[in-house]
Amino acid sequence: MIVKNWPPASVRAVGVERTLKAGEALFRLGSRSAGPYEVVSGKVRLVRVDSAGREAVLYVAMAGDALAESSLFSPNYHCDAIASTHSVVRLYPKGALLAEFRRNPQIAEAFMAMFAHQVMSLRTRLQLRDIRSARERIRDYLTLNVGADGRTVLLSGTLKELAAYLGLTHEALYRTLAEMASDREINRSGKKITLSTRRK
Amino acid sequence: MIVKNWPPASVRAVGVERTLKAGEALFRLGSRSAGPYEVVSGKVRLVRVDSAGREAVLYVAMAGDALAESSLFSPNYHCDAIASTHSVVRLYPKGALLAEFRRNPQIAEAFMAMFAHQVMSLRTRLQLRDIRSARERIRDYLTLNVGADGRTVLLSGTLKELAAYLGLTHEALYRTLAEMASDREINRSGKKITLSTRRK
DNA sequence: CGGCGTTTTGAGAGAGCTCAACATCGGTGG
DNA sequence: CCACCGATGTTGAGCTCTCTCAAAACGCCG
Repeated sequence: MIVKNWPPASVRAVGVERTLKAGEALFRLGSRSAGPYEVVSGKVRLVRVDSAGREAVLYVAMAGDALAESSLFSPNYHCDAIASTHSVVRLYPKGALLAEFRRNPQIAEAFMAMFAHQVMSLRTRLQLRDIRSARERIRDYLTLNVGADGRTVLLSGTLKELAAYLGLTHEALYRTLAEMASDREINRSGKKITLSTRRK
Repeated sequence: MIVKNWPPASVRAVGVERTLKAGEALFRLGSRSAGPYEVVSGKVRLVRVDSAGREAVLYVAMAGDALAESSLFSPNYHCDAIASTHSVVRLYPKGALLAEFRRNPQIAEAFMAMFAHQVMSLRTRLQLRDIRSARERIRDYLTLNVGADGRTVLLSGTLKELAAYLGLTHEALYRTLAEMASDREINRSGKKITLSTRRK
């Protein structure tokens, strides 16, 4: 979801698919790392378990997401990966990837660019979460995502998805959008939101 | 703060320092990108401004943080960078960096590894923010940061810093830690927190 | 037409935020 | 050596805002 076209075509070929039943482990903490994966379908969670048996979630990878990218540079995995539902994953063997990088610096650069973009977008998202007020948070999100005209935002997914992205309940999002509209701060028409140019 | 030893020694040499007064812009949206920066001292914020003049913060870089990493792969900057206080920054010209990558694939790999780790740690942090309850959030943080023995966490900074990292007010953090201690869920002694092995 | 997921609005409760006071600790200078 | 100072750490009380639970309207697809 974060980044599309993850593997360039030239490396996609080396991918190896594997099927997981719900609850099945893809790898465990400490096991030798084969390389990063891509979730083709289903849902895989990365977790760490403490000595009291409590499970803390690091990340939930959905269809299209990459997972364990940094296993490229590490001899073993540093957490457990467990399929939450019946899932299909694709392994990109790290040897093949690294060899490809050395052979073709362009590919390496493209990968680095992808990581750099992910870092930026994650930092931006985190910054958003530091804003307590729902209204401010939504306002900032809109400002950050305006199109070329500087005041129109085109929503890509559903509002529920946006709510999850923003870290709000969907109810809070609906309500706040409604308020902002009735205050003339924004204008809604379908999947398009336009910010009012008049300042507060 | 996120990652130390950012530039490998061999590229640190090419850095160029610059001083900024409070409020001074380092670069503007659309201006030609020279390369990524490191904040040596002070505080620089990356912001985007909408047509109504509202400023939304993408990221706040403190001393030691890198900023505009992805300018390496982009012809121009995609936001404004403004010094919040009197600051010193160091520019790493992108031409020099990219050349170094091609000359020395090891350096390129090290950079990629650093990005990959940042992505992981940011995703983990974001996942933490999805947990509403302060107590659960703290519990997860502790579980994710236990030392080799699987049940002891050594706090690196102040509790206030931890509160900011977790997205809680420091009061909420103090109180919840106190509660957890009185419930015998954790044990505190100075900068060390030990999780109780007994499960809930 | 019938079902399922999204969107929307209502009402209530609780968790964390805010404001405030005080304790504690480390450093600094007289 | 002690008084002072600032920052961190701690606890109290009240309040707001968002979450939670609920129900209904809407839109889409078979």
